Amino acid sequence: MPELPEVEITRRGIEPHVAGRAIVDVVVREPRLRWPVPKDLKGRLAGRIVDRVRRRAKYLLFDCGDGTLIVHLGMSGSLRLLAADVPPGAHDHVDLVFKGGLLRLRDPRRFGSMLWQQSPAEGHVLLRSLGVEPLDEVFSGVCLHRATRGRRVAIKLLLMNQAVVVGVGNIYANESLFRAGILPHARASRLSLARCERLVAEVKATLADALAAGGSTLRDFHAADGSPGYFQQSYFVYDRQGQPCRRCGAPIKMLRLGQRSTFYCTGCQR
DNA sequence: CTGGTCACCTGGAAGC
DNA sequence: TGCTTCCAGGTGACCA
Repeated sequence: MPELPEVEITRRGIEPHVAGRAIVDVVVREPRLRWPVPKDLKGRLAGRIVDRVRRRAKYLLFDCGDGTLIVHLGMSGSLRLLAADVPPGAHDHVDLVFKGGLLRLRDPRRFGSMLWQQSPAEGHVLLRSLGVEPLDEVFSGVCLHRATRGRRVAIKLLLMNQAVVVGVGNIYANESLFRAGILPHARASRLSLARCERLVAEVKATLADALAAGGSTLRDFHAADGSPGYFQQSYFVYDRQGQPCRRCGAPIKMLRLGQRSTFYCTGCQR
């Protein structure tokens, strides 16, 4: 599933094609996503203009007048811009139809969601307790250091905790920790301020690099126009267990943290 | 409050 | 070939 870079690449691909345009129809073929697609979604959206498309954490927010369509892509979701006559495939659950084209949600695993929230969108319960945006300047070494005090969890799990900092998922947590030289299972509470500063810098740099590469394309992710991302070609550790570290040559190790595969180099990370 | 585990769902790859 | 098992980018719910 998409982490912040993939969601942001999706947003950038979609926004110029839908902002300022009217939704003329909504087709829901399968409402059983993570939460049911609201029965009245078509009634809410049809005839409305999409003012803009924003991103908050891994959520896409389609502001439409006095309400917002909230979309989360889960593990396997994607949004694509298509011609109006393209027939839907097996997991194409929802279409937003515009004049001359449509925006189609595909999500094989159905962990994604499509919800409606009256303004302000941030009032939605799913958005209320989100942490800071990683690319925002308020996400600093001091900020992370404060969040780690008294926390005995592995630093990787804290990085992936959306109540602390948003948008960082399994791939980018692994990559950022490698680049910062920090072991993923290090206890958060034991990180010095200097190491928090370094980690924050590497989280920002990793996400920026992934954005510049168009995100990561593993199984399901493609940009809104169908083009793939290339960041997976530059992974230092993710999914590379047993292969030589690109920096020191030692074999990449794997362990499980919070039921997620975790990759690291014992030569480069302490 | 914190931290740990489970569940949701489908498809692809690996193992026998 | 076919069946079984494991794994996958997320995250809310539930437990001690």
